[in-house]
Amino acid sequence: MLVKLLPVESGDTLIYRVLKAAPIFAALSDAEIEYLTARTEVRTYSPAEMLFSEGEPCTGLHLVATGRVRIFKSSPNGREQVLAVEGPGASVAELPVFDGGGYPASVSAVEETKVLFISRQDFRDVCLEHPEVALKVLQVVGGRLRRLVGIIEELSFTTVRHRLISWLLREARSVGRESEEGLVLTLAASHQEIASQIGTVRELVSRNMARLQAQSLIRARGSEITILDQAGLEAELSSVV
Amino acid sequence: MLVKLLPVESGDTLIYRVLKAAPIFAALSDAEIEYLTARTEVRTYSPAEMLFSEGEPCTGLHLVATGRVRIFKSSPNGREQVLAVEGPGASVAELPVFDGGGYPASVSAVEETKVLFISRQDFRDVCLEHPEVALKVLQVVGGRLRRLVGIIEELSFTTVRHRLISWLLREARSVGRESEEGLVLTLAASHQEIASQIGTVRELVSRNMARLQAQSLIRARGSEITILDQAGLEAELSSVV
DNA sequence: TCCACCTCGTGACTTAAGTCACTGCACGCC
DNA sequence: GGCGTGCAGTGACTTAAGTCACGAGGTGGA
Repeated sequence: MLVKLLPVESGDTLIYRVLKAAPIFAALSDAEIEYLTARTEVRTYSPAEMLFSEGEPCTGLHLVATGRVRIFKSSPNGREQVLAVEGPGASVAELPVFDGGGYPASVSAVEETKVLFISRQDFRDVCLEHPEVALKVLQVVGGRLRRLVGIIEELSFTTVRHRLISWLLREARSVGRESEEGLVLTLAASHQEIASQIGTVRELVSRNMARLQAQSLIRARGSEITILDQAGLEAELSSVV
Repeated sequence: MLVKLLPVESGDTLIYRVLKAAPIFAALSDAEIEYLTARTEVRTYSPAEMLFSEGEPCTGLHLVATGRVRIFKSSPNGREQVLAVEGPGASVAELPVFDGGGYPASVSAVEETKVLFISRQDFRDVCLEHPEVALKVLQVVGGRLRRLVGIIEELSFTTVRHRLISWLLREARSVGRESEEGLVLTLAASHQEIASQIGTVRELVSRNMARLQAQSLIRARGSEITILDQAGLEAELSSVV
């Protein structure tokens, strides 16, 4: 991890631009952003490098500037369950800043990633002075909580096949491109990573992928996946059983 | 559901006492509590009655005064997954108040329960005027988030047996009483309810309970459960399969 | 008192999930 | 070119989870 302590100029640095654009700080004036800029640290991580591990004491707020990070829990026998993948503008670990406990999960960089770090005290001060920031944090946390509830729902009510389909559709909608055969998706994640995200193991992802292909619902050519029958897949998600 | 609109006197009503004692409003002065008291509604629910259902628009904050409520998701095929059971002093649905969305889960009363209801606008106003309240909400929400992450962890890494053991120990620690044979616990929940809390079905709770008894780890006499070998149970929780 | 209703226990079975082991392939590197 | 390494596919198997069906107690009304 690389730490850059002070920005050379504060007018147009990466820090300033990211803070300014972060939804969480929308309520702050330019002067206040400048103030925060001076007290923010940039950290650079290489792919798979850990930002922090579950249980460590929480020292401050992390804000993704560029790249992506994954938030996950890991089990003693080596399995991982991904809770979220966050990209630029997203804040990570807003909550432990307030409740004083350690980090509830671990976070690592997916790719080359730059993260802004604001100390716990600075962030709390900002929230106390600007209640709108606190409300915004609550809003962000609301979304996070909803996603966690969604994961619980999927884990306790659905099958691996169901979760894989729902993962594929979500992914296709967010990064897929149209073609005359259907949405085309280039997988950035390995089967292992998909497995961690949907709460299962590599082999089952592989098998279910093969089965979806055998049923002509998708076509997989290496890391290129074409959603051949989006309606059919969606139907399966909503059907009971 | 029974709604009582205005308290007769505000000096020592149930409402005032509950608001005053609620951790979430610890930062408010007496005058402010009085103010809120006048704008709070008491709602009374009978066992199993719904406070609201998942997806409904969120109209305000609920604060449990007496009794208990359960927060849960339900699946199309009738299964339920309990996310939390909250007793007096706890707030419910703090978050949707802020992010504008509908309720992420349903809530019903476990037993005869009185709930204070504060409108969305009133609560937001209080948070804006008293940032400490917002920080307190963040702290409460932090705890909630941790518990959700815990559920996800259990669901994706552990077996039904493991979850049942962990449920029993948690329950025993919170409401169990000592005896020379070990902690004794009187079950308030049916097997069906336990199943919903640990994410499985009635039959598996029944079977696993029987198996724990056969192994002399617990003894069940009707709704009386004795933890015979606490150490043994705990060991199983931490052992890697 | 008897019936309706709910909860529990359990046997027998089906199926989803996970494990193990091995193969083949592609890519990058010396 | 050859080799190591990581990822993907798959067969064979084990085991946990869930389903279905049924019978036994218990409780509380009518």
